[in-house]
Amino acid sequence: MGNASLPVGEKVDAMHEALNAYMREKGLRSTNQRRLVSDVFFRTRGHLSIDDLLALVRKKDPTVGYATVYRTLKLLSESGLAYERQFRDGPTRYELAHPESHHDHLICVQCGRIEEFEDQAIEDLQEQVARRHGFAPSSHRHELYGVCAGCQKGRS
Amino acid sequence: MGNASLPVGEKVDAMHEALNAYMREKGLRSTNQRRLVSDVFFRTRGHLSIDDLLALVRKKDPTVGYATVYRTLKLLSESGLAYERQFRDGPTRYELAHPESHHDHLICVQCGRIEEFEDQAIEDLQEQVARRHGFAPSSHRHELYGVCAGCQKGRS
DNA sequence: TTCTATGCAAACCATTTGCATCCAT
DNA sequence: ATGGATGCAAATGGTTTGCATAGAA
Repeated sequence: MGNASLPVGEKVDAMHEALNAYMREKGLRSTNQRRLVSDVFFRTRGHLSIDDLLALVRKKDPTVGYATVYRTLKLLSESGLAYERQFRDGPTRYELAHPESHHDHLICVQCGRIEEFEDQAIEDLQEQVARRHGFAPSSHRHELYGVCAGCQKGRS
Repeated sequence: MGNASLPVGEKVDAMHEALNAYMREKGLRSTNQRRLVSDVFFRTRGHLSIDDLLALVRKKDPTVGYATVYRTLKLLSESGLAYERQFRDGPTRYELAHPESHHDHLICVQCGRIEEFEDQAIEDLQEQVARRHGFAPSSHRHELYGVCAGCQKGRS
């Protein structure tokens, strides 16, 4: 599975590396804020809103502004290190890119928990649907909403 | 195929009927605006934004306000006669409910064309994915983005 | 008459941008 | 010293709501 077993620290280093390469290529600058915001993002798993990430970042530097987090996440998306996700409600969320494996999401309508799933059979069928309609497919959005196991057991 | 072959006029009448029943039940009032907005909606196929529908309505009565269309579409959704759709960009769109058959969407990223698809195999697989994750599924969103046949041929 | 519906304008809220200043190069 | 980056505040854009008035029951 590629570098799936690299120690976390090395993964984070590799991501900083990739970001630096992208910024160099584009003539962008490496600033304290960009390093901090991206570092916190790289080390946090999950699907974070801008406010989520801003709160984490401000624990280390309370002077960072909302717009900087916003712009840094845009930068991470453009460079391929983050995915932007728009679920049914709430703000845009960002997750670390896993370029090796495409996945979609299950969202709990009660507690907001987000799980990921991968299903090649569905991917293949999608492809067929697109072809049947004469579409050249470029991307898709597939979200399943329901009540997660935990919420069904009563713990909300 | 149920009443799929009913003349259009009868379908529209049936929808007005259903709306009236819903309003009566909820103690809501039948107004000129509601009748006009819902009538135009019932007679127009496609995926309409509030502005789309407002423009059509104002051809018949230029005094109708945006908020009335907004609130009438909410009412139609609540009563089950319309579905609310949030595609990737742009405003919320509304389509006539077809309660007999669930469908999802293909959206052209170039011209915005929206087509519908139905695929029971995908529905079944989704169900299995949810079960595998311990979710009690309630709904989903499945959108395929790509370039439609027309745009591929060069007519944009 | 009573109380909901309408239309307008304003509030909302997440997102995006303009701009003076800061700072990496 | 240059020109991109930051933080603030303001603009944006779709959605939603408060309120005075109109109108259905």
